[in-house]
Amino acid sequence: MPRRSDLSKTVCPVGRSAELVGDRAVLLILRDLFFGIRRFDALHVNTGLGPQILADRLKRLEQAQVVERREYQRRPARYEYWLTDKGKALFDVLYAMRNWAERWDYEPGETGDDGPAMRYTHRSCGADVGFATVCPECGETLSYGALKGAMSPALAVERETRAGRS
Amino acid sequence: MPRRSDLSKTVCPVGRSAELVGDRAVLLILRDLFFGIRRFDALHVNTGLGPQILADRLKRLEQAQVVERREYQRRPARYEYWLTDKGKALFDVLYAMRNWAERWDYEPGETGDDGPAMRYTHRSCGADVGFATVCPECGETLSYGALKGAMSPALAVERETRAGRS
DNA sequence: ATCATAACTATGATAAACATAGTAACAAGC
DNA sequence: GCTTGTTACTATGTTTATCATAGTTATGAT
Repeated sequence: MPRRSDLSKTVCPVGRSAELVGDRAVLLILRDLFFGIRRFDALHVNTGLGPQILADRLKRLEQAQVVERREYQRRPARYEYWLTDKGKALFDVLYAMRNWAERWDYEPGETGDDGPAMRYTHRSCGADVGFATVCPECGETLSYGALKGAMSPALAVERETRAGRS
Repeated sequence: MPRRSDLSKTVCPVGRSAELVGDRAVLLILRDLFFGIRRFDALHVNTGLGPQILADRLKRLEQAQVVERREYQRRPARYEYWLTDKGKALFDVLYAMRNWAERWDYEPGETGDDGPAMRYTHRSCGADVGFATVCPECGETLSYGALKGAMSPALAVERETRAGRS
């Protein structure tokens, strides 16, 4: 009984990343890792995923060397999930997704028109980068570490609400 | 019996796009649409998806206004699937996925080191853009229409093989 | 001894995916 | 007018995945 074709070793680079990133749960986990969340329960609450898929996907991400499981406490042993450099490089994918949704996927006035749900500024020069991939002020190429994100009020409320009714 | 939470109306832009793009089949279809493939059977062969998921995902993409179903022939009625502007804008996401995989997801020497599986050149100035999002020669912002892709020999063979044993 | 915390694992029901086969609407050749 | 071919799907049954809920393990605090 042949299982579904595995694309993780295909020549096509889109096929390869699709095998990892073509999964709703993985994307939600990555999003929250980029927000700085690192612990199982916090990921559970913020992603809204059940503990089983969450555990499964974290294993998958660890195996792909996108996250690293770090013991932050012994007795009892407790772990955090940290993005590796390979993981941090996936920011560009999430950033492209964010750009696309902000520009194409909201009805006019849907969120009260208080601007984009996430705003990013360039840490080193302070410029609001909009949807750019290169800083409009200083011309530097933008990556995860170079950017500082800020949530709109509506987004902050949505995330608070989820965390609240934990 | 509550179904899985629907993120298509969440405030978070990554959640929204994850609802569409967080799906392996959708990504494979988009990839092939960006290659210029437009017909059901050709998509079936090139994506390797079964006719049922393919039909389902094309409906989903049409509903999201990412693709447009166009009748290209009456008697019998036959249809093609074309990317809309909203669909073409998703190129940035696939391009980021390609960049990530090319840089991080191949073992050294895995594909015979004949360079990246896809090479892109800027149509208007001819420059090889590498993994850039802004043309390294002329500084223009790169989007789907501005780029011309070329497959490596290995990738061309892989795609030929799939199409061959249709 | 009981309660609380963090990180999971187990279980049973529902839903999705996959391979394979079949249908519909024609056109073209014999 | 009967068969073959083409394109675009739909139907069926089995395997696999997901979801909600509950339970487990290890430990420190009360």
